[in-house]
Amino acid sequence: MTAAPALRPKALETRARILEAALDLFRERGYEAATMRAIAERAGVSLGNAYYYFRSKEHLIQAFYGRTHDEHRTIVDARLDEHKDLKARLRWTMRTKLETVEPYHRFAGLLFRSAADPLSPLNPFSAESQPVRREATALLARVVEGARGRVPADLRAALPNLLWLYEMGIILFWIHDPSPGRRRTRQLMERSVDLVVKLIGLASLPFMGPVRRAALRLVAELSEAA
Amino acid sequence: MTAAPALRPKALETRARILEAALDLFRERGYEAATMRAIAERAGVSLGNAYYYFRSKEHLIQAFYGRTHDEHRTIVDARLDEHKDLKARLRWTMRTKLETVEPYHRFAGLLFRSAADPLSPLNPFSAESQPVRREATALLARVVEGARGRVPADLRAALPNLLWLYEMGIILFWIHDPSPGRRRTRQLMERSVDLVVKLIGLASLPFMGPVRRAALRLVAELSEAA
DNA sequence: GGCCGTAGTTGAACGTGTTCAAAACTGCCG
DNA sequence: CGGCAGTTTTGAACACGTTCAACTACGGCC
Repeated sequence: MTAAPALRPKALETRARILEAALDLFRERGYEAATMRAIAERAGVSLGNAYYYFRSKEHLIQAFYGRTHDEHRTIVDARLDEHKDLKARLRWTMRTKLETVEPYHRFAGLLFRSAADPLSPLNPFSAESQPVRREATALLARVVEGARGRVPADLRAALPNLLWLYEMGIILFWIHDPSPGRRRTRQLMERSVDLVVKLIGLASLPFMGPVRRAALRLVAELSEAA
Repeated sequence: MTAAPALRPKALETRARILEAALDLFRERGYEAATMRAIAERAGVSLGNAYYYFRSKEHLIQAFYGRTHDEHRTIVDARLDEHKDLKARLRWTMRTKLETVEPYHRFAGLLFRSAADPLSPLNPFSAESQPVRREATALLARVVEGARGRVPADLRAALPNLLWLYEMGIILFWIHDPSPGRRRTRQLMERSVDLVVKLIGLASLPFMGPVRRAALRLVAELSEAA
């Protein structure tokens, strides 16, 4: 992922030290203030060395994506099956997601600054993001699979990707949210989970077939293009 | 808009020269290659002087937003009322939008790089973007107003904002679209306009009242927060 | 006309992300 | 042990966006 052709143990440790220093500084000072020079210094390493392990500052952040996702997955899986219907499962997933990323809110705004840049590795649709994206949709697939209630097969198949987009949307709001403790985001999340589940119910009605298929075809094209 | 307390004629001309040079360079070389130094040089002006008129490179781009919007509005208005139903009006609007921005595709990717950055003036939700955003939704309001067919009042009122979000989505896709002449975007646009109008029809059905209101309330909160 | 304050303009300087040629280190083969 | 090919590390250098103290040119007032 980071062009790593079998690093020696010592190199691995250096790499880890740099990543750790970066995450610390991101958390403490935000994205801009965490300069590559500061990161290198805290890691006890030269500037150029940081670039030996991470092609750019943004690649360093790619590692952050992976880190928080892993953390999230662990927490979700631990108690996912205590929740039976889709609404409860989705709510549990989204709630823990917000808790997982919360410590990084200060720097997340600038972290995600490149989210819309097609050339940036940070773009959620970019090749570099693919592994994390795959895992995230896999998690959402599990959320859907285990839920009771019947959903048409075509919609069910597309749901992980759709829910991932929904998750991205919530995160986008979270980034912008200036309210204390991100109260508004949590509120928005609770209500929108409700609505999303309601819409899934609606789209599952028999006479919705044609519109649903048209919508799904469009979505399929979209994700194929990315 | 650009903190301009009554510029003298000569100053106005300098400002215009800088903006013109910037737009030229953006078109010719893309965003990154159009350095502030190059812009200043082409405008026959010192580097510092460019910053006297535009607080930052991104503010320079804000002017681009305004420029293309004005152009778009003129084209749309010229023939908007030849189209009677909502689908035709919306399609006409979106089609001309894509044509208007097409010359800038090369640099648009990096132009919109900060679209997701809450602190950037380029963020469509930012205070700096408000004037353009207002005008854009006003245009979409005209698109909706003049259309025949009945749409519930609550939905009708929210439609300009919703359609603006839809437009942003299409633009986002356009930015990423590597297909020749942005063929895929045009295709996506045609189909999604269809779907959007269908969905508006669906949401207008009597028994959709509760869900529609829940959805609109959510959207209202969203835009209030921004 | 001469002066003064403001509008307009300059370019050197700063800190940033990033690159690169060269140095230092490491493990291995003779 | 001696050298050699890799891997790892270094820090100077580059171009960029941005800032700022200093300079110049203009327009109104006495």
